[in-house]
Amino acid sequence: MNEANDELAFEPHEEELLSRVAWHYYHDGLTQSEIGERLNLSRIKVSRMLDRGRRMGLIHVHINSSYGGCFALEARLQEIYGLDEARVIPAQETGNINDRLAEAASQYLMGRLKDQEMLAVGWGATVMGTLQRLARTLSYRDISLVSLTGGVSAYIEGVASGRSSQNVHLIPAPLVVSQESIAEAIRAERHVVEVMSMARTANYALVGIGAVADEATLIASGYASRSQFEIFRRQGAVGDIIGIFYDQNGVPLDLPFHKMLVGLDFDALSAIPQVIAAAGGSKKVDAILAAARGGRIDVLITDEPTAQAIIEKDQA
Amino acid sequence: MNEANDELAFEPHEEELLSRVAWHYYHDGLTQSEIGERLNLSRIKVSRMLDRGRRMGLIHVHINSSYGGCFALEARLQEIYGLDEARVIPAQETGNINDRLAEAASQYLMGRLKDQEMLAVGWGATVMGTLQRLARTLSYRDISLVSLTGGVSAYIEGVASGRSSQNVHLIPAPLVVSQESIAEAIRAERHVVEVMSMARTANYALVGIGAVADEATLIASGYASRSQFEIFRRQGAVGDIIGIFYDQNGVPLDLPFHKMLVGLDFDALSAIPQVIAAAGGSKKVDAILAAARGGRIDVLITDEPTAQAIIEKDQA
DNA sequence: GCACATCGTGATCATATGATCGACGAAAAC
DNA sequence: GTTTTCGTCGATCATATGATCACGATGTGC
Repeated sequence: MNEANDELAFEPHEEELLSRVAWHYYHDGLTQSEIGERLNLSRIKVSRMLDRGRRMGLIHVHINSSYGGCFALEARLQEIYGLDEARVIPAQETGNINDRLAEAASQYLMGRLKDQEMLAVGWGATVMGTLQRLARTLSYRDISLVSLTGGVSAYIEGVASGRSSQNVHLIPAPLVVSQESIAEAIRAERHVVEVMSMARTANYALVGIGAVADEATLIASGYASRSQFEIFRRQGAVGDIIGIFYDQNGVPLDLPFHKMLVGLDFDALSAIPQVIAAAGGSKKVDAILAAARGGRIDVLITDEPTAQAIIEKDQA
Repeated sequence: MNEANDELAFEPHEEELLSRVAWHYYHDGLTQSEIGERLNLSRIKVSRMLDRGRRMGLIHVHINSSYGGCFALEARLQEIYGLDEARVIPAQETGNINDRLAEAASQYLMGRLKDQEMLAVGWGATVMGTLQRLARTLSYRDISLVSLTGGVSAYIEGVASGRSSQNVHLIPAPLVVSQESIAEAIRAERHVVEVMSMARTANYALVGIGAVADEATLIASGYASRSQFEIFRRQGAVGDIIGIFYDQNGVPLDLPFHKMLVGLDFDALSAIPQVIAAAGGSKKVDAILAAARGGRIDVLITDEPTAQAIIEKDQA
């Protein structure tokens, strides 16, 4: 106070002045002009000092929240895999991870869906949870739903109840049938063809990512067996999206199983403007990593430990 | 004055949005309009969210402490009084000095508190302000709070609201009672004994330093009278920490008042690994000087003119 | 039912901020 | 010695920001 305000003929240490300025600016809420008057500096100089302080890392902004650490991961995921967007939710011991992912996915979609758009949906527990949370938004915004594969009717119908049915278009078939010929026949059905071509026009696709593990929903729901999974794994499968298994680079494998699926293929899926995947958990790390690598998805919604593991694994 | 009526808790996903906005603004350097476009918010709403985030302590600006503050004074204070650390904030005529000290104290503690540690807190306006700013960090890092004395419930409860109460341990009594026998009885209460012994295990103690002046918070809040203060002063008191008055060498006096306190004594306080005091203002120079001389504190957070005055006075 | 307070919202506008540019001076190169 | 180069400075101006206002939705009490 004594000499500090008087002529600063010789600079008191640069850093000291700088942090003094920063303190006044960020903690006291003074404007740059006020600081300038007080310390006999031109306003513009104060501005430059603050800029330098920020660039030099002297001024550090901390976000005091469990979300804070997630954003850095999001940025890296987006950058590494060229995603349109990544969402990472904070680690949390308690609570079902699928519920939390579904919550995040529905939030994301709510912010993104515009009136009268069309959402194509795939298969899986997280997708179901997301749709349940979205139900209101869907009818309110007059969003059409269309299925990417067979086998979704079971859970979509619950969501769609109370809505005018004309906005919900389901492929009236199971996800997988027992023979290639049957699958071909179903795919040739007029109604099936119609729904599938409608799905190609959707604005967004919402899909889950499955791990090649015994806990997979595909096994639990009887669409595949453990021994089949074992074979897939030997062939290099690390995960699946809408029933299609892919290798560690996200390239779809050539499996007989795929011929028995009723649903869109990867080319058709990729043609949808934005493919949104919600998945997490340690079992799914490889599956998500491969899908991201292969460019199978545009938006990834996952959780913090999984995101961390994906990035670490990728760099190894 | 700061009103404590700010909500401390966010709506579930409001915190995410707020954090995201803050991240884009401070880390990515996006403008508020850009953030608005990206997240489908009006520019003005983004502005308000940032404001709210700052007020509620979600966003914290940290000025790298190795340069921060007033170098020379900090170094001298540390050296003269053997402090672990001194923080001196720049002079500022306008603005409430307690708020600015509280800001500095909370910043110091944020950088220091580790997960699951325990913070013991004393009495006073600055302590209260610090706790308000720390509230988010405390719950986020799972910090336990414990009181060093009675009489803190009034303001701690505001801070602790929304947190699981098991992490906050208050001495359920006033700071001072009217008779020694009552104080003894209270100190013997099982619950009081428990809390006090817990306080002894804290990692840090955060205390204010009171001057022996008519403006003292002790007088304002009715715990002591002016005439009592006059008597204390005649006995050589220059200041108090957690209600205990000491002379110009920081040695506690033998006052009847002390026998009526409900709280830890100086020996117990000193046993806590780091005692952090935040205090400033011309009235408190003697009190702070004596506390520093007597080794009552390990960390001092004060303001520039006060630090200057302390050093000058000591050399006289 | 109505009036009323309260809150959240976006529009408007004054102010704060930072990008750009030319001027100046010091140090280095010629 | 001159010239060049570089960096710093402040003036100017476009833009970003936040204060204020007015409106509409919501809830409350009479």
